[in-house]
Amino acid sequence: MPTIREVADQARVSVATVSRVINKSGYVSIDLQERVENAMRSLNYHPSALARSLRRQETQTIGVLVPQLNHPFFSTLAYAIEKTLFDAEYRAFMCSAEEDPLRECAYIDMLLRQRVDGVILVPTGQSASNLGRLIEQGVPVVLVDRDVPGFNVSRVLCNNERGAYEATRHLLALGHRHIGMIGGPEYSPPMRARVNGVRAALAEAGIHDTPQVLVPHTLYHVETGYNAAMQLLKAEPLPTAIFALTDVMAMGVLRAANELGLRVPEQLSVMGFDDTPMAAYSIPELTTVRQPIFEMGQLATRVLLERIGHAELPVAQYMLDTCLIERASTAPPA
Amino acid sequence: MPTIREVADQARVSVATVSRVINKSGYVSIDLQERVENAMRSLNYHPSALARSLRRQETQTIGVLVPQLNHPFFSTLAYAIEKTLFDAEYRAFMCSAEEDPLRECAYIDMLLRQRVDGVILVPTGQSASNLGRLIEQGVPVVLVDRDVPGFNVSRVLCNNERGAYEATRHLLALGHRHIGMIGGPEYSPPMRARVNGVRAALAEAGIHDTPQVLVPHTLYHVETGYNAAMQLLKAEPLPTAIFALTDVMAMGVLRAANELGLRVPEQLSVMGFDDTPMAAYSIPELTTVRQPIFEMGQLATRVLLERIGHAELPVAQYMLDTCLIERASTAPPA
DNA sequence: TGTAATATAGAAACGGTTTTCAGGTTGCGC
DNA sequence: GCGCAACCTGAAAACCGTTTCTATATTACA
Repeated sequence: MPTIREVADQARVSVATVSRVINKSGYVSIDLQERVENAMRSLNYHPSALARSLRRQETQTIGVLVPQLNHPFFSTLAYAIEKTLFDAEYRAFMCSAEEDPLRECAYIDMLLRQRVDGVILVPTGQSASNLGRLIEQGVPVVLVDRDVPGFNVSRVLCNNERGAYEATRHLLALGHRHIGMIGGPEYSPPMRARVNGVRAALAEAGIHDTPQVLVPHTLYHVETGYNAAMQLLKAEPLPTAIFALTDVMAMGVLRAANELGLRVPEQLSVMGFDDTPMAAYSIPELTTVRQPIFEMGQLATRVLLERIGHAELPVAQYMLDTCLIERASTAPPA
Repeated sequence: MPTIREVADQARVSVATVSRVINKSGYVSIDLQERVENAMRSLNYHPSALARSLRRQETQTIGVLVPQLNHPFFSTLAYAIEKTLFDAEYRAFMCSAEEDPLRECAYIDMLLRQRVDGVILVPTGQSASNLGRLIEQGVPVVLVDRDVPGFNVSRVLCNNERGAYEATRHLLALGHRHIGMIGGPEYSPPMRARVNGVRAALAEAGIHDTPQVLVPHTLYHVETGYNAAMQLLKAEPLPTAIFALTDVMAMGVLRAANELGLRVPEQLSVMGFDDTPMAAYSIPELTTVRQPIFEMGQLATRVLLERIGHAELPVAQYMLDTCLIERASTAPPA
């Protein structure tokens, strides 16, 4: 690959002039500019981002760490982040931690070696030490979706507790009293918040013994929701509604109901959480709690880019609202 | 961030010795090694990948260009690629071209500037010139899913024509004679191959006037399949089966049938293509043509990594087989 | 004529790593 | 105890694109 020196030789100018042309800095006459541009074209020259980054001490590169890349929620988040970064002329190292803290740790080491200008992190499990290492090194970080308490760091989160609370109130308002819940892993703060929201709403209604299944992880398996629903739909008394705390799991609930011959929503109401793209097209269409996934990714990216080069700015913390989306999978109990 | 020089000073050795410890190259005595390792730990040292890459003229970095990141097919592909790269200690610049050749072009320039060691490309539209620029620069490339003819380049493709042919034969064997087809954009070679496969099977059965809709792009919109199905299900005679050439579109067909009160598969058979994770959990479960998505990503990554540093090796070309997955969305016509 | 703005080149410095070379020290066989 | 090989270490140069500093030179205009 040609270097700036070869371009300079070909255009019969100094490297300083080529640099000025590339960066549109300083004074360059029209004809030298053209000669340089012609030389760059004819040599097929592409300035080395490596050398530039080394000299400038910034890479225009961001690390994006999500728990799982082929997941309807996180792939949409990653998509939003990548799109926003591209528009700002930043690049993304995309990392799929697979809900594995050790893997997350290896990724963070990698990102530090790559000298990324910042990190967008959806933490996995015990991430406090991983997050601590980033902050210690002075790398700007934004937490998205999942919080890690105790750090002075930017955050873009959703009000999961309130979303789950209101969704449960919706089921209660429809007349449901036997509401099954399928929750997620303990290590996920949004999951804990949702569980709390559900319990708070039920407790207000005087209901304290909810049938529930808490699955150990949220890796993309519709099966998880299916199995949990099968368990709930065997118990007595049969729940008249099931609140699955992710859409992916709700899909499994729909399947389970279908197999057991339970009509949704006539015999069983099903509620999801997230409003992933598929939720609007399930059969029946899923009533769910919408998280503004794309906006979360976009906002997190903007928050991060604002902080890069402005470490003196205070951290930005956002708690976005969810929104109940009533579709066809919920109805009053029979 | 600390430099190798600071580590050397702290450990009272030369930078060369620190480098030898980091890279486990050459001779280093036990006690110097320990001194260096302690210094690295206490300084929280992370070797600069920038400086290393600049010197070594290799970055251990791959560009991954897919048409759309938040798509069940491509996000699974990206996931498989990222996972395989991580295991080989490579990193991924993830790029979502959004089916836009201009954007793809901008990404390729970026990847050239970043001096990626190779590119995994799912081309978008008129990609011949973009692909040509990569090859001209001597960057190893693997094409995945979509072919661009006329280049001496590695490929990991699926036998789309045969897959579609066999799926259509399956519908014919069930007794269907009025089979609607929902195809994809002209620019996508797999789509053209699938359309050809369907037509070949129908022609063999003496059927030449298939009702069909060819949508202009495959950006992730279940809606596309929904609208196309609505169009097909208004025509006379009503098709007894619809073959949607992607699962995402097939989901839209299921929705449309549901809204029109058509029972699947009793009154309408629906067939998809891809076997994305959701296909096994739709209602009813979708009969589809399985592409080994994960294996494609894995294989493409391995093929690329083998070629990096071994430009003398011949290109590797794979044509993987599809597999018909019979589930519950197809049956003999009423 | 003087001053300011414009225009260009040469050379040095920067950043972290790796390699080369050159000079050391052991250890072992004979 | 000599020679040779293996082991160990450091100094210095090289890698590459950008920036910056200095040094000229030209043009424009007051």
